[in-house]
Amino acid sequence: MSAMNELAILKCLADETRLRMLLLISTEGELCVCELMSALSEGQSKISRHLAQLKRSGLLSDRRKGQWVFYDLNKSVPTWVVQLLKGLAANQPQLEADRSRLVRASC
Amino acid sequence: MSAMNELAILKCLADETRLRMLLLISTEGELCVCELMSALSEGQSKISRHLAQLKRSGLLSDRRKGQWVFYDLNKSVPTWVVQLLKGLAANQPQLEADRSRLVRASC
DNA sequence: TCATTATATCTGGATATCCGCATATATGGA
DNA sequence: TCCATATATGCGGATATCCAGATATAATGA
Repeated sequence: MSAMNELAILKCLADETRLRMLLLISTEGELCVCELMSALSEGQSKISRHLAQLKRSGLLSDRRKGQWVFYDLNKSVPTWVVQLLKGLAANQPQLEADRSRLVRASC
Repeated sequence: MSAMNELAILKCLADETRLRMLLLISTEGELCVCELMSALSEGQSKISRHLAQLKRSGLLSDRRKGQWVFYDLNKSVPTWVVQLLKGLAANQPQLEADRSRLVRASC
């Protein structure tokens, strides 16, 4: 993972849906698909497709728990990505709105 | 500029040509179009078009000096962008190759 | 003024990306 | 086993992005 292409990571970050999910997960910890759907007010296929891409790129890891699948930041994400997400999380009104919509599922 | 959309900046960074130019300029200082052409081994219209986009996005500033136009990092680029470029510049073999091809023009 | 060099931009065309809808798969409980 | 819920993915279609080649603009010097 640490050998992964920086450009591919940047391409992952350069999409609104994926960036919002990454910021949410990096500040809230692992989240499942339906929680992300509520926070972003987006449909299931859109959320799921972008999560799959983030997992393929190595940025997220997934873990099944019953019917639900939780996604979390991969532990081996390069330092510059973690720093970047931290820098972006500050003063991000969009992130606050997403967090306020986040409904912790019964899972 | 500091109010500029983070997503738009990330989209600018998520292109190989633009990222290579930004890394070169941030480590070498201002460069003109023909110097960037030599360093990246790319055609003039490609280099010029991406520079225009980087200028429009506020990441680069330009300055004409005779026949040449020099591009430099905008002074008001957000801190997280500067930090990101610094983080990316480390251990980037592509950047070393670009620097070695860079021919300082007679300008 | 004319030719040369440097840079910017227009114009299609090719490719990549994103999306919604439909469908497939997986799990848990009745 | 059958059904409901959660998630993943195949399939077009729409849109965005990228590119090379041609042309336009700007500055310099003869």
